[in-house]
Amino acid sequence: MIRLIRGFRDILPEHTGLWALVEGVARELLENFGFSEIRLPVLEHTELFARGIGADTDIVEKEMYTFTDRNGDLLTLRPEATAGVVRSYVEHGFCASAPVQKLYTMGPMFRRERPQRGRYRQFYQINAEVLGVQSPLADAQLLVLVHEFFSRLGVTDAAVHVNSLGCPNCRNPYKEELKSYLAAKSGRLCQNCLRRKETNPLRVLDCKSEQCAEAVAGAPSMTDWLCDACRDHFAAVLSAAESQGVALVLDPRLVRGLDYYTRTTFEVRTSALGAQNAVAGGGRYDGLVQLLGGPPRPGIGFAVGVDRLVEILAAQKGYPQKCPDVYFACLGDAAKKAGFSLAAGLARAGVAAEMDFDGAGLKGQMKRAGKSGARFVVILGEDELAGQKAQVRNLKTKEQTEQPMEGLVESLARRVKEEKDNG
RNA sequence: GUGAGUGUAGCUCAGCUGGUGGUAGCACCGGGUUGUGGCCCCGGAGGUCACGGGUUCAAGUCCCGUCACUCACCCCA
Repeated sequence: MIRLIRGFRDILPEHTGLWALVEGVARELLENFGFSEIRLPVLEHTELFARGIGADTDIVEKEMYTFTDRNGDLLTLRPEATAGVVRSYVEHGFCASAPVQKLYTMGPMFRRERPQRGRYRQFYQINAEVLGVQSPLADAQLLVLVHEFFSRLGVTDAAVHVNSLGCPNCRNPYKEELKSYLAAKSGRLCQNCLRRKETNPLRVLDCKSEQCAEAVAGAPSMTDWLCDACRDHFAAVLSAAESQGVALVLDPRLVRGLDYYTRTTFEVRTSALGAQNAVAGGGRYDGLVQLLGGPPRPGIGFAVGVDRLVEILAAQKGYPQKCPDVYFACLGDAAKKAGFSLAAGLARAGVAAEMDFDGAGLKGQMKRAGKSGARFVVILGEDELAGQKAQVRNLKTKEQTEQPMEGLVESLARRVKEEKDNG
């Protein structure tokens, strides 16, 4: 038997309904907030990610699916979407012709990490990016959008954590301050943090080890080191988002792994997922467009981890069940043909209709009809064909009536609609 | 990449200190009802006990290796 590649998975029909629901809510909301869809390739030149994400991040160092194409090009399956969106923005000249772009995209990303709960090697993200806007209202709009998205889906324990990482002007002095603080505490840091305090001191702030958390409790906070411009920006983001009822958790320990983040950074967390508690994350990346060969243009965006979100929703509410409105149980070849044509007519009329193709007995077909969750069964056999009347049975109420086959599509469509209106 | 735990029917799992694979539950198929579902009753089908080696008279059970899954670390959505 040929099996799945490790870390990859099939999303089976019983689950795709929830995926479609999540994507549908996202799409509608994003469109209403003025975003336009952009569809991008899954494969890009490796250099895009090496430059965009940062050559010495873990993603680029050891987690990318990278291979050499037949002509020698070094290609990579995208580990995240932002770099590709920005590449497209620059490549198509939007920087000059239409610098303000609000874009969204959804699809698979790839990272070669060790799989565990909520983490797969092919995973799905919904991404939204605002390019060319400096205003804190852009940051706030994304927070409002994210908040609305989760509440519309009914995720109960999602909390939006937010922080500002400042700009290079204020972050670099802060980093130095933090480094010297950490140096003084180095005796109490865990192995990882001893290494990290040099390479990526901000990361020490959100180390999960208890001793590090204690050691870092009195550490200087980035928000105290923000320059005037960054401080004003952050304050404006918070007040605009809060004016729309978005509950924010100010979290000076919130740090993001990717090099390109500046200023506003945020993450949606939930307790429902074990160690993988982030279900969405994002932030401002004012240097990225330029880093990828464009003129200086600000940007901000976020990504929702769809795999994780679906898992949370499934745990809270289960997967929605899909059932046909009408199920045809037909006995004999002539009745099969009649049922085939009626089922097709109903499907064309917008009614979910299913028929039993096989020649099982009536009992078997009724059983399958019941199992399918259909509201109505239409029974067609020799007697019905002879009289040109079908038996229509409501599986919930057990009412069964005879209906003329003439006009059956219309009458069934009407009854289905009534049933649905009555709940 | 590191650590720990699991691997028996399509799914969930029994299987004791080694001694013939479970009338186990769910799901599936058929029958009880020549043409009426869910409940009930009866029957059926389904397995290289993850794979490979070793110990033994004898291995699902013990040992080693491989692979996969799970959880966690690392990192991240």
